[in-house]
Amino acid sequence: MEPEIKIVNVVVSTKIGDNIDLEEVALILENAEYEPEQFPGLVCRLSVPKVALLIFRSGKVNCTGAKSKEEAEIAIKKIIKELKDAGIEVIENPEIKIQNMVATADLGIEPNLDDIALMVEGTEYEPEQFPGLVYRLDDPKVVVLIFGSGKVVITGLKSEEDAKRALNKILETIKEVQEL
Amino acid sequence: RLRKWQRRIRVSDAAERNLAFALSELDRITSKLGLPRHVRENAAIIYRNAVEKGLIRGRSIEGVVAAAIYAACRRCRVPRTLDEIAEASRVDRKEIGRTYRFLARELNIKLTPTNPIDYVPRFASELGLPGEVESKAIQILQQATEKGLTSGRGPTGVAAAAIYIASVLLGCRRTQREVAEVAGVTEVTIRNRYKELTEHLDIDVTL
DNA sequence: GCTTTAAAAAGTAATGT
DNA sequence: ACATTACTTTGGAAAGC
Repeated sequence: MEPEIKIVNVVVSTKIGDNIDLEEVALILENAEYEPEQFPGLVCRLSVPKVALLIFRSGKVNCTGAKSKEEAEIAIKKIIKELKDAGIEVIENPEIKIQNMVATADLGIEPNLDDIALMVEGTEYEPEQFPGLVYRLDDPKVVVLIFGSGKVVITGLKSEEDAKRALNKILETIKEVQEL
Repeated sequence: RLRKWQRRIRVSDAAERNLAFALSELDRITSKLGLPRHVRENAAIIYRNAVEKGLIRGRSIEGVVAAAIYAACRRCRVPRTLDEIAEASRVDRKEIGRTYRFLARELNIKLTPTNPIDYVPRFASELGLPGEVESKAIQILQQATEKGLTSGRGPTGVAAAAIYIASVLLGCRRTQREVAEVAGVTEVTIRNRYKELTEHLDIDVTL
């Protein structure tokens, strides 16, 4: 059995309009925060699905916190409808692009982080600063955080398939390290 | 011609001024931390290498100096924590850590994670503990390392717990508060590591 | 580089009972 | 001595400083 991979966060971007008046949007959407002095984007939190949306004057939108691309799509459709109902010009079916995904998994073994750091290129292990070992893979181009418990976090993902490939690579290199 | 000549003088002037500033900062911080001469010289070499490779661009001189000192301390096995160096310099720990990683990568400085044992002599002497306690603490840490009890934990916390245990075992007890103070960790951390070490290494600490 | 958003891992920290 | 909350690390986009 392969380790179970759980997607815990999906970051997506899209464009829902042009020259959006964020002051106006802030009044339309209830859980909206807009403080241009602090950040140029408007922050909107939804409870279902539980995500946070960043809306910019350019009409570009980021959605974070979703567990899948579909969930992010539902969230974006929701705010599009609300803005449309309020009379704001919006793009109805915008193209949605996955920018990043975060996944967790359990290797099922307790790796020796010191040995991995010593023998594997592209690793950083500074327990004084963080308990996990940072491993940057070239293909797929992702970053894996490996912990002494065997739990791992994979980020920088563009697809679930990459998570599987990354996990298999990690398991392979750890086995090699254990043998040497 | 003359312009080019003048520009060269200006550039070398600036470079000299920067180097002089960097070295004076290096002196100031290393003496503030009470670091031995060989560590200071090692840090100076690291800094010069960084300058030669043009690694200072986009970074503050002080940040690179602080990171060079941090790296030199570890390489010479007389580690200082990022917090200690951040306090002695006027650079925050985040930037020192980031710059250190950058220097390590670009200058091919390969350092293994700080060994908790390297902190023992300094912490023990600051606590006025005898050599026997130091040896006992080191022995505990060696066993702990073999059993993987140091992996992922902060080196200072594990070292502090080992010293605390050793001091109790050899009858020159220091309180958790005293040990926590010199190690720069909280008593909660010492307690957590203490539990782990005594349980997994079958150490009887009866008070 | 920074600012803001979300989420996980494990360790450490600050506060509170 | 506990618990709770919060911060460390990683990735990416957005617009502006």
